Amino acid sequence: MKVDVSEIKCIDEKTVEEVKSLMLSDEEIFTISDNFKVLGDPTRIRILYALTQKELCVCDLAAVLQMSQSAISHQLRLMRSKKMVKYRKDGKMAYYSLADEHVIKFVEMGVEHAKEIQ
Amino acid sequence: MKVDVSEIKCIDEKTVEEVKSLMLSDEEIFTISDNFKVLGDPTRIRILYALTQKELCVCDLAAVLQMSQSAISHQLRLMRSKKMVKYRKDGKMAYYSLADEHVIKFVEMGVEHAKEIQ
DNA sequence: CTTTCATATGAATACATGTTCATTTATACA
DNA sequence: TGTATAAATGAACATGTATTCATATGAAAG
Repeated sequence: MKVDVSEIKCIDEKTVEEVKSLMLSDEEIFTISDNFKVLGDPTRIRILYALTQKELCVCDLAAVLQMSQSAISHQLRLMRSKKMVKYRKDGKMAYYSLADEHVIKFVEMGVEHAKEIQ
Repeated sequence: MKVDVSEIKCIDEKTVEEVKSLMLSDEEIFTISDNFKVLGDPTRIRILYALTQKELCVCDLAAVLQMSQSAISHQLRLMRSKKMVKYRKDGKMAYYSLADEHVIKFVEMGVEHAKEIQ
């Protein structure tokens, strides 16, 4: 990262210091972008949207999305680690659902916004 | 994509058909995930968050984030194309700001959620 | 115990993407 | 007109990541 601020002449020092002081910590920034990153993939959005309708097992999700069990399972693992989905085991099956209201809200907002901008 | 649904025995046909019929179109899915994808990068979140404070020119943003003018400019271009930021030209300078209330809302929600989960 | 089936997972691959570097465009001003 | 500065852009490179393939785990049924 080559940053030689001294070579830039147009900087409004006061503004920069003011905004800098209001910035979030790196940790907060990473948490925020990491959460959005999970929502930034079509397969994961399809999984999450399907789960807003109903609790589903891995093979049902695979059938709904017409994708391999493995691909779905990998994505579910990622979303489990990011606390976006939870699951319960019933024999051989694993039933997945959305982790909490936040996730529902994010998906709803995404759908709503997409419909508005066409 | 190898999908041989006929080999999977555990599928609940009724559930699958029901959820399938409720699914969004590919276009809607891509629009949604594409929007979230923009928010899924720490640099872009930092830019957007800075812009929630104040309209800023490219070099001020570079100074605030301690990054190169080029890196910032590339990201701004992407966010312009996704209609997340807008800008006005004033001489040599280009002043950027958030495109609309939706963007502010998304950023706010991201921050809020991140603070809640620590 | 063995087989079958649902799910999980590790490694490999193919593709996407963020930053840098070099350069161009456009405006201000001397 | 020529120089300096802010911003934009294209290409290249390095890194990240989604899916596939092969295989492992674990539960149910025979």
